Order: sequence, then C-alpha cells, then structure tokens
Amino acid sequence: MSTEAASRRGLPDATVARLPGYLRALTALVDARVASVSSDELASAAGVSPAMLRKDLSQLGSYGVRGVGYDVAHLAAEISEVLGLARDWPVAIVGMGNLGRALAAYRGFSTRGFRVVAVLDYDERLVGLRAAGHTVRAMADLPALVRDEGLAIGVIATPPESAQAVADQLVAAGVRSILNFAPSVLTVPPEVDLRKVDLATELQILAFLAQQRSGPDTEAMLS
Amino acid sequence: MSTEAASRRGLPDATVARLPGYLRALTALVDARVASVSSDELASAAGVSPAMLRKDLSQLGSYGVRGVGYDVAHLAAEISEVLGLARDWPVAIVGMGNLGRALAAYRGFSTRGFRVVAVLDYDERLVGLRAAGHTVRAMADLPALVRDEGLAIGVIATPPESAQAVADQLVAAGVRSILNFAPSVLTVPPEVDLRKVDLATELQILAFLAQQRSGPDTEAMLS
DNA sequence: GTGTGTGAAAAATTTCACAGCT
DNA sequence: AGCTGTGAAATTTTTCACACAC
Repeated sequence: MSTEAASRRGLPDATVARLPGYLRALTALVDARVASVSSDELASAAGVSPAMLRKDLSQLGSYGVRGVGYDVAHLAAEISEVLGLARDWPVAIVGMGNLGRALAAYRGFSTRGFRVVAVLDYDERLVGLRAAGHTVRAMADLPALVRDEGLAIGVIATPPESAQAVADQLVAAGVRSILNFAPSVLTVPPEVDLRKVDLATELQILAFLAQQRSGPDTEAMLS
Repeated sequence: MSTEAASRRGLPDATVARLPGYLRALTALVDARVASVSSDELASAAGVSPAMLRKDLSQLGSYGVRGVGYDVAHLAAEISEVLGLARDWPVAIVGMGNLGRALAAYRGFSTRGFRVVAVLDYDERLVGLRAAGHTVRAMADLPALVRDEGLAIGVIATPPESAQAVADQLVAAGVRSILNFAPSVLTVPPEVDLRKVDLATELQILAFLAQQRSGPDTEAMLS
C-alpha cells in the first residue's frame, strides 16, 4: 500500500504537521461508518480550509476522485502509512511525576502505533514502584530497552533541571527521537529528532489574545 | 511600563507564539543573576536564530542597546506586559482524569500569571471529591465562578466525547478563552478564542521523521 | 454537474546583510 | 569595536480560481 508518491520525501513541514489532524478526523468518520468525504466536509472536520486540505493531500498523491471525494478508509490507511504509523513504535516515558503518569496512562498514545514499553525515573527511590500499569525502571536500563524492546522514542516528562541529563542518556542509549514536555531548551546531536510540547505556551498566547480584546486602552493615542 | 509600541496590536502570530519561549529563557537568566544578554546568547537559550530573535523583539519596540545587548530584567518585564501576564488570569480546569489532575497540579501554570481557581468535572459522581488541592465542582457552578472569581480561561481535559458540551457550557457561562487538550475539533462562536494542545500530534510527527530516516527504501527508483 | 488537483498569485515568515547607535 | 534594528531578498505557506476527470 503506497510505493509511489507517498514514500517520496520532502513533504512541506506545515503539511506533515497537519496530517495527524486529518487522520484523526478520518478515523472518526471510519468509526461512524462514513465511506466517502468531500474536501469541504473533511476540511471542516479537521478545522482547516478546503483549499489547504486539497493541497496537502495532493502532496501525498492522487487519492481522491473528481466529482466524488475521498474514500475514507483508503485515505486513512494512506496517511497512516505516510506518517509511519503502520509500524509499531516502542516508547519510553521518563519522569513519573503527575505529568509522566498522565502521559503513561494516556490512551491517545497507545491507540495508534505507539506502545509504551517502559516508564522510568531519574530518582532511584521511585524505581520498582508501580505507575500507570508499569513498574518504574532505572535510567541504567535504557540500553537494554533499546536492545531488547527496540525502544525508538523517548518522552521526557521530568522537571526542567533534569531534562538535559535525561536527553543525554537517551541519546547515549541510542534513542534518536525525543519528545520533550519539560519547559527547557535541550541540546542534542543533529542526527536526533527533538520536538517539544509546552503546556504553558498556549495558555500564554490565550492571555495575549484576551488582553488584546479587552485592553486596547491607549488606542486613541495613535490617531 | 510600556505605553508605546508594546501596546500596539498586530504582532505577527509567529512572533507571539515565540514570546513565551523568550520569556522563559529570560526568567532563567534573571534567576541566574545575569543582568544583560546579547541577541546571540538569548537566541541560543531560546532555541531560535539570532536574526529571528532580533526581528521579533524589534516588533515590541527598541528595548536593546546597540553594542551592548538587552537588559534582562527590563526585557522580561516588557514581554510579560505584552503577553498580558502582568495581570492575574483565573483559570478553571474541566475534566479530572489523569491529564486534568496533572494539569491542575502543574506548577508551570500557577507560576506565571495563571491561577487555578477551580477544577470541575462533567461527572456528578466526582463532584465534592478532592483533586490536586481543590474540591471538584459541578459544571453548574460555572456562571458563579465567572461572576465571583472573574474566571477568564477554561481548560478542557475531558475525553473527546464530552469536549464540545463542556466548551458550550464554558461559552454560555461567559468564558471567552478556551484551551482544549481533548483530541477533537471544537466549534465556538467567533468572539471566543480557542486553542488546542494535542499530545499525540508531536509523537506522530516524530514517527514520520524517524521513518524518513530509516526507510527511504524506494529511493533508487527516482533516478 | 460536481468536486478534485494544481499552477499562479498573495501573504506570511525567515534569513540576509549592513547601516546606525553606543 | 560591537551588537542592535531593519529594509530588502529569499523562502515558505496559504489562498485563489479554474482546468480537468468522473
């Protein structure tokens, strides 16, 4: 399934960033037993403009039928393939604070392609305890996890002080994909993919927008 | 503090999205008793290019000194002001599952401008229980929270099925800023600011990048 | 007729490179 | 001399509008 345009590299970053959203919308349609969608419908379900959706999908290849729309199941399978979700990705979560435990239990991770194979903590005192259905392991176990479980992705959910040390140990163990939830900028070698999710950033952007709405107080000074 | 360019509207979206990162880096410098930084240093601490940092900061006004750099404390205060973090933003978190409890306990929220004034749940059976230092309240309490506590921002951490209903109730109660952690697209009136954080999206992007790295198998077919 | 696929235009973002202030 | 501030160039992203396939 997909040996043509889909496996070509060089999708625009902005497109890649939206594919998960399309996939989610398509999965909901599959569950609702919808067989076919138009770009207008799918765009609205995914929260983007129809033109952008069509342009994004056209980057993957021609999976629509003119005058009809897209086959929901086929398009979902195609996007899964492109995103690499056809295979299984062993994930480890480091940091068993509130956030780490919530992430370890988060169904959205396990439900598609991702499998939490271990949870770890930097604090030796937590090692051996149970959390979210796993026994907490020590950082020293990382090389074994990479070797035996094929661990590919590390999720950092530690306090910011230990995030860099954890990243270093993940890299040293051979993990080449890291998702950082700690509010700190990490440095990794160029061959490692590092992305971050900052829980507070979006809240701060909302505050900015709210302030704009309510407080353009010195506005008159401009005219 | 800031009655000039900073309060002018119309900052580029991309700039606004980076301001929280600059503020975080500056706060770390303040804590480290650093008085002044160059754009190169601050850019590196925030993980962006020096040119982009300078362009972003120039949108706020001229807060640097040529040949010297930026005054850390002054710039931090200025960005706080622009983002609206000088005031206090009462926040309510709806949905006391794993994620909701983690968010309610997350120090990154309370430490700057945001104050969790209430946690709520759609499930009446949870109402009255304690979670993350708060007593869980019912959705029916929302109007009172807006009136009495000045509730301004609602955070949705429910399962996707109830997210839209929660959003509707937040809007009905007068909340005009919503941050959605549920993996679903929500519809709100245009006067309401809605942003989302999707915990699984970044993981899926990492999978895409990892697959690209390891599996450009049909590459030779192109030449 | 209908709705996709796409070149071209428009808009937004990022980078460059250097003038200008301290 | 050093580092910011900023026009201009380059790049990326989004929108437009319509040819084309069903």
